[in-house]
Amino acid sequence: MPSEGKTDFVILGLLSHEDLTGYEIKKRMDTVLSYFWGAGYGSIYPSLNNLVKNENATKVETTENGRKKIIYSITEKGKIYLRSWLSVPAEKDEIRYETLLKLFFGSESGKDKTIEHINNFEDKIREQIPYLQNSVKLLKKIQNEEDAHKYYMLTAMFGEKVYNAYLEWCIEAKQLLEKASER
Amino acid sequence: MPSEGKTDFVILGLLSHEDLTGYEIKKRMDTVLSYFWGAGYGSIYPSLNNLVKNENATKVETTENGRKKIIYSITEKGKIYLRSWLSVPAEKDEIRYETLLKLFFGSESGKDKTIEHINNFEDKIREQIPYLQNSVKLLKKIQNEEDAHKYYMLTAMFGEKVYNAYLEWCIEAKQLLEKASER
DNA sequence: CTTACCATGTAAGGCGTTACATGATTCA
DNA sequence: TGAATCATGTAACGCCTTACATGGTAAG
Repeated sequence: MPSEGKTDFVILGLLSHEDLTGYEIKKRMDTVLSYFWGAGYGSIYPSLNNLVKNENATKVETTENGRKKIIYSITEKGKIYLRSWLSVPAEKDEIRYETLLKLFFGSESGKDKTIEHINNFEDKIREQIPYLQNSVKLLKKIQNEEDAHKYYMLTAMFGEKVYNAYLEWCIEAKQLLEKASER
Repeated sequence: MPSEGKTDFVILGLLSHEDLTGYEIKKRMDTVLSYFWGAGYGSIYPSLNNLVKNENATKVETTENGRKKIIYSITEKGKIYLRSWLSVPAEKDEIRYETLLKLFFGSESGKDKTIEHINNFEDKIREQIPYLQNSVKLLKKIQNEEDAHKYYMLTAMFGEKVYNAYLEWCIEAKQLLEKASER
């Protein structure tokens, strides 16, 4: 009954594909999940403990060339728990774009500042796109090797498409601002 | 110094355009801001009190045909505070799409369930699109009447473009899933 | 030798969501 | 008369973010 938070499920989802350490989970968050989810160590480690306490995961401490690791695995109970969540419709899809907020109130700060915000946004997006494109390309190739790849690809395709839409918008928005100030 | 939270700034931004009651602010959140921001009464009213306490806004209680209202206005200090935030680059643009999460782990729940999630997502998007298109159309017409309209339009264009990208992805994703299971 | 990366965690505080509570007016 | 909408708020709880704390290894 406890913990309506999604972090538990995200981690359980990752563990359903492979055993991982907390550190590796964080890396997944920052790469493959980054364009639609995120979590820091401050959420991950407590959640991992919670998962073990509730027997949704087990942990094994190992030592790999002098470096100690704690490797987590999903249990049968955890799989059932994960599937029960997966079978329920998503309740909340939300965007919190500070950039858009700052744009919305752009008349208070002026054209130049607004363009600065757009450029900022654009730079971040452009950084991500090559990574997404590579993912899609790679996953397309291997989509039939393992069922899971197909689903990863779906989300990568989402990221690619949306980020490209962002870019198009950046261009149009800047044109519009420049044109309006020409008059 | 207190309250790094963005809610204060969103409200201040809304108040920079027009005087509003808490109830009206909530409506703005649920309509024009809905595709990139959100806040409930539980955030709005406390924030409004905070704003008044810090002299970033003032309140006037009125009675309109027996119904009492509290109308909030931005102060000079509030405008400066707002502009100072507006002039700083956005730190955080984030998406939290539960739908995408459920897709990512789709191999655990199967094709049909995944398509259900996509349809769900698609329905919500389709509902919003006409509203966004109307906004863009209307704002294009009146963009020169007031400076602020131009900026509203920019964000509405963003919403329209992104939502259309979502839709395209929904179609493609479903095709891909169906095709893969045909073999 | 020092920087980057691997690796694990805790604690406090902040913020937001949810549920609860109340009451008037308008429209069908 | 009942539903929808207008209107304002509080309280608790939960979650996440941030900052802090520590230490080993690999590579240049």
